[in-house]
Amino acid sequence: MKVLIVEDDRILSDTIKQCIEKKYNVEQAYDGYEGYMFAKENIYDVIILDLMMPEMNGYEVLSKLRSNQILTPVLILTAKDSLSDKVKGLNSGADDYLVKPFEREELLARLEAIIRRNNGFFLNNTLEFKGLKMNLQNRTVTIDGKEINLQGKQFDLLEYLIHSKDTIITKEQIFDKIWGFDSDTSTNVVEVYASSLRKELKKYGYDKYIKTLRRVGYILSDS
Amino acid sequence: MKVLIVEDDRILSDTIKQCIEKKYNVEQAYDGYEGYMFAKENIYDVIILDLMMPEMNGYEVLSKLRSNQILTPVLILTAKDSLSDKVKGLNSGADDYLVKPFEREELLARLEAIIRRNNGFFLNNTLEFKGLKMNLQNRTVTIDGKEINLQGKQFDLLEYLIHSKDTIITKEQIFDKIWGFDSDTSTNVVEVYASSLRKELKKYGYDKYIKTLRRVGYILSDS
DNA sequence: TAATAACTTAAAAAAAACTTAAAGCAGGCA
DNA sequence: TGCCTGCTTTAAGTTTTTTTTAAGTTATTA
Repeated sequence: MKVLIVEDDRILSDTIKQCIEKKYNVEQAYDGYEGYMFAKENIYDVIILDLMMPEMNGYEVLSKLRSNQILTPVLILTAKDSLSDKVKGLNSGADDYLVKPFEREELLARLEAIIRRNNGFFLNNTLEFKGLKMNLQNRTVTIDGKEINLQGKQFDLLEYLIHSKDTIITKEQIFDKIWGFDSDTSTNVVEVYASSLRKELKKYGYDKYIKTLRRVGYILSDS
Repeated sequence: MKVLIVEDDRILSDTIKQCIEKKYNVEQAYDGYEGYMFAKENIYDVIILDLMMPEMNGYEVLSKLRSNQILTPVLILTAKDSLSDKVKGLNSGADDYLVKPFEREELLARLEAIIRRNNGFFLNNTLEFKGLKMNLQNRTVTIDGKEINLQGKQFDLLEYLIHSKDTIITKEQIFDKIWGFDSDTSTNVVEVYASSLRKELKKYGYDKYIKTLRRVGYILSDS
């Protein structure tokens, strides 16, 4: 297991290294630019990324990685614990968030969680539900091999549903996840997209798996 | 002209890069395994290969490449200048040898010599896609034998597309590859070149193979 | 059945991608 | 040097596609 620490404070970087070097093979980068260059090689299992750095900040590194199709899980590290930073980080594709200062145990726990969660999800990069396959890389969907076309937010919604299949998700959760909690769009869009997604899936008889739980939310389940 | 530097000492690697990046398009790998993977999957004009590396040493990389019919010229780089090492390197199929530390001038001279020497022998310098042939050596393109004219960046773009055919490449990947990730040009140039390349290829009915994946990127595919 | 929640639809707005043409720039040559 | 040539970049306008809004319809439940 290889971990890359991208942190400009060398003392903190070394501290983190000491925390985790028993269990992981650690490499260090000391600014955003260097971090990006290392991470681009795509050989790490997790990247621990500080937000505040000279040259290129954490957000920039992260969004640059994601737009270059490098999907290595990222644990964001920051001194700020304001909600907006959290959202910003998660929106740019981070997997988890840790606020400085933090406990050794918590760091280790989060790392393990990320690795566990991403095993088989991020790495193979596809989601499946009863013969319906979503390729997250190229955002295509097939049902029994036949390609179906879902536009941006339709795709996002289906992804979220499959990702949390058999558990109830509220409209607010969907909204926060796809539109961002600070979006000023009306939550009616969730219904609009639920509707259009069902309409599309109906052609293949898959609309029936998306159930509405009145006053609660939605659930995707195969019963 | 593309050069791959396979060197585990990052500082030295960057120094070499600085020496030659005026004249060559440089990529870096930081261990033998990675170097081998890069060399196997990409097309370089020369590989600069360090002998002493973790994971897989230079000899192993070289002989593995040669036994996989990858005949890219290799310039071996090493701190040792014992004769036996030289012989060993040249026996495993290296084209030249350079002893650390070395002068910038010498490095450049050797690179040029290798490239000159290999001009014409080098088999790995064409790309093909459905009857369209790209000669990377003299940067010409033919479709069913008929020559078509592509200017610099148009050529680069088509090369990258064919080179990654059937896989999606994002606009950012194209931008980073052709313009360099630190270029301050706007990414709209990618669209401009996609447009002009399609326009050129349209004369031969080849524009339809370049598909746009909205919010994702482009893909070259024959379906 | 009244009230509320969810659904559907289509038009308007916004965003993304495409195209074009002019301006910029560098290398070659008189 | 200064002009020409040809490629590259910029920027504005156009087209295409997606997203949002908003109003009307349908379904559910107390």
